[in-house]
Amino acid sequence: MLTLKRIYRKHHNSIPLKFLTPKFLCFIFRKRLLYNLPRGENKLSEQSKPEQELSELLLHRREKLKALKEKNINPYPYLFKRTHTSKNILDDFEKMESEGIVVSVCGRIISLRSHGKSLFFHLLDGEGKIQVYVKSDVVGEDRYKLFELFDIGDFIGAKGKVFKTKTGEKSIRAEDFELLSKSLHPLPEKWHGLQDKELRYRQRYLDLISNPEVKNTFILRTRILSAIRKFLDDRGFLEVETPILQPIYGGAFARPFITHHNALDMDLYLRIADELYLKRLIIGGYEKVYEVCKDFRNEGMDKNHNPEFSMLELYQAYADYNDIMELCEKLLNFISLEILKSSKIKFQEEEIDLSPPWRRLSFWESIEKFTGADLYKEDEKKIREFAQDLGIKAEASVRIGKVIESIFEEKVQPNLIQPTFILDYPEEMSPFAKKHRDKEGLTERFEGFIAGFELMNAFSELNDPLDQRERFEQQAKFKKMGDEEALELDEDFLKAMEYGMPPTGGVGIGLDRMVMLFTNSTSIRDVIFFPQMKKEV
RNA sequence: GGGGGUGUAGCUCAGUGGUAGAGCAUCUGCCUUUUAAGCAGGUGGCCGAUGGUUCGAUCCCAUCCACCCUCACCA
Repeated sequence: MLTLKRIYRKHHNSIPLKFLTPKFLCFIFRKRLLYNLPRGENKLSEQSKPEQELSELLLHRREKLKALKEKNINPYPYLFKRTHTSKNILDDFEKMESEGIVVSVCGRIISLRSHGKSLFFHLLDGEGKIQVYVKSDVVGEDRYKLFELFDIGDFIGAKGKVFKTKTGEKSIRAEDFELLSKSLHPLPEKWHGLQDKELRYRQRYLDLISNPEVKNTFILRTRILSAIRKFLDDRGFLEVETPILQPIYGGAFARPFITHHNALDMDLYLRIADELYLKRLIIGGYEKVYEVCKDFRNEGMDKNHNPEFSMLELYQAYADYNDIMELCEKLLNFISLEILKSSKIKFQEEEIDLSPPWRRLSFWESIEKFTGADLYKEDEKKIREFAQDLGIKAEASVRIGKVIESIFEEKVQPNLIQPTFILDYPEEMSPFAKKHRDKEGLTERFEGFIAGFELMNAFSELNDPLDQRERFEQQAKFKKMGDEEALELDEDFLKAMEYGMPPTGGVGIGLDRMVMLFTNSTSIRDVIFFPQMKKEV
């Protein structure tokens, strides 16, 4: 005997009369025939669904909403006078209890346990949660019955004195309460929280409601930003804003997002870095500037890359990369002390000590340290051979700069767990860095590594306009050879530099990665509220 | 782009080539200090989509979609 569903599936275009039982008709009617939908398109968006299409769960809530309105209760009132937050009460409980203070709290109901003539619920507010106890004979039987129309997820305000329950939980004995907003969807289960990563990213608000540690991660993110601003502002840095829409993109190697300005009828790029604009400000006479910025790079995504991400870029006139190094190690240590009250942080299995000074290794030294080979001053052929011995692609078609970079990434970078500055990179890898004052073929550039990933990139900024022009021209060659990420020549920027730029040190710090480090997160998606996702089908 | 994994009730997850399972949530009933409340009884599923194999597919196969992991690419 086939089931009705299967018969339906088999004969959906010609249904034998004998199968048109009431239940079956109802099923068909609800699911498809009503809307004359083809197969596979029975999912109307929820908003366009008439009431009878809603699942039973959602229907119940709408009925309750209707019932509330019929009782002349506004399910969406305008305000609530709160006197205390959950945290206030938990912190000052003893005093409040002995003085018999009446408190008003508000928040979202996240659990509800009813026992006939009394009930308990937990209220989640911005700072935590607090339990409320409601007794029929205290609030009145009619008022008490309103709870039949309330659900987990609703916002509610409650007023009463604090007390401790038998099991010792600090609670509020409600004298009165008020619905503040009716929720029409059930919340995720309270015990396991919301686990489905896709739902957590797409509906981050649910993630924040059901997973408190996620909420905390983002609070830390904000506090990290505050600490950065405090640190830099106290040192006389000026926070500035520069264009996100740029006619020429530059300052880093990456493919850009392209957009179009209608009135000017011109294509614009979303910035891949702020560098060139901040340098214009240094040229303009500001001596210490920084920007906390969103940059956009049209490239692959993985747990370390989101197409839009946050950077801190700062520039200081009359400073070189040594000064910037000191500034950076102090900054990270300061942040750690501010938000974690310690210079030591736990990241995965590692304990990382951020106290300055950090280890400093020159680029070639680091390669020697971890491969045993001193390649500085070696010729290109020898380096390619060495790379190939390590199993790294190093044919003639691969630029030597990339080969060297690969050796570093493969053999050195994973070992840089404790904070380390790698300095003095080969010139070809660094078109915005000044040539090294002593070492031939190298630049005054450093990158900061922690826990095996790159956190910052800094230079004694190139301020020789003729040298800068040559570097741009070299990049143009790479571009011709097919390097899509090579730099575009920026005539306007060169002109600015020709007016004269003071000696300057600058750095870019990846903020998302920094937040990952401080919050022990392994994916960038866990530190960005709304990470980029594919469109839902 | 390659490889691997996942997709089943609102949520968290089992499971099977032959009528679809649990816990929580929800609904009904009982219960005035519970706390992952309990007890009893219900409701709720095109088993991600499309096609194939089969008497019969949620399960096997193919393709597609989304997500996760990994490699490659990528400052």
